[in-house]
Amino acid sequence: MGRPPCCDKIGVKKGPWTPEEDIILVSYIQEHGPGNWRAVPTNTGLRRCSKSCRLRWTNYLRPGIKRGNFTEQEEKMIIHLQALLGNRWAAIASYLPQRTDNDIKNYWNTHLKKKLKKIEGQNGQTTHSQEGFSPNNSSTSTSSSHHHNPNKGQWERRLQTDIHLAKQALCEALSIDKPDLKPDPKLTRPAYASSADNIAKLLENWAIQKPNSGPSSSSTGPSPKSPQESTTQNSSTTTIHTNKNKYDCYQGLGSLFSTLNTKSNSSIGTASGENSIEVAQEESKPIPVGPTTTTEMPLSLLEKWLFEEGVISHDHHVNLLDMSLDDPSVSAQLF
DNA sequence: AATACTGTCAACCGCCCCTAA
DNA sequence: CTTAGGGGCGGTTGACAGTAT
Repeated sequence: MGRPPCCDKIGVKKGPWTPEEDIILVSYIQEHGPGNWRAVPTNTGLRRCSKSCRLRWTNYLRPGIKRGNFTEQEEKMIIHLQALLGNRWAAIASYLPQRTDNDIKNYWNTHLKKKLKKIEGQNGQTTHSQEGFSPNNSSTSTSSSHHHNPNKGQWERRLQTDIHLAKQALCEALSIDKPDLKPDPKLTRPAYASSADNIAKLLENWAIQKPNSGPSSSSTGPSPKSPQESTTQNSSTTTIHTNKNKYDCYQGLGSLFSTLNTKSNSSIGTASGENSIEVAQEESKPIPVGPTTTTEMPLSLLEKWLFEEGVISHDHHVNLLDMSLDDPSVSAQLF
């Protein structure tokens, strides 16, 4: 028979996460590593569904996440990747380190769609961007969110297609914006980006200021407004550009991280602990983390693989970042 | 100043695939 | 082989913030 039931839906809390809940979740993952989400509510006492915990972690708390302020480069990549992959945000996110699928999806829906429409209107032409376009016309959503496995058959092929297509998109996007283009270390896709300290930033000082702002009881079931209300201290602004109050309340978890770091060997999110996350990842066995982490492999690896597959020649690898689709030889390789 | 409208985004929902039992 | 839960994904919603009237 199957497994025991997931999460009893009775008494499961919904709505915005409180700082307290976040801290509980983060500290639990700190110790046990991500994964086995079903156990998280039970072991932490969080009255949250396991899915909710996973989502909160992967989309918000996970170190290495960059939020807001999409660069032009990122925009272009998203546009191109969306045109090629369709609304498969997880696949797209796997090519944008530091960005979550949810973030990209939101950004697409709120900014890029309009932008493209505008551009289309101006040019009187259709761009390659087609909403909802999916080359494979498939409703599945698993492809690039999984490790590639030579024996996986169907979706392994699809993954290859994805990578091929994404590669094209990348080349195209990169070629558009050469001046900006350096061999950006970000594009080498670290397991977690340097924004591990982003969380620390978000949480910085929260612990200190918390006593002043009575919402500490919010874990007992605040009104939907409470997360914001609880955070209206005039603390320094973070790099996050929206919902500042919301984010302010997290200032200070950096110190929590530090504390936790001394407790366990793994170290998430110490303001300077850029690589520390990887340690945490290695130590925590249930690796499957989130959409953007499970498949994160350095582009160089991807490229290697592609080269082995003969998708792209080594000659072009050298100039990958410089090549343009205007170059007939490159186009020939790609299309 | 008050109200209406619009934009943003965190979180939820429901579906699908994989896999443990 | 069958069943059902876990996890991942894309779509959608609703609350809040900002802007316009």
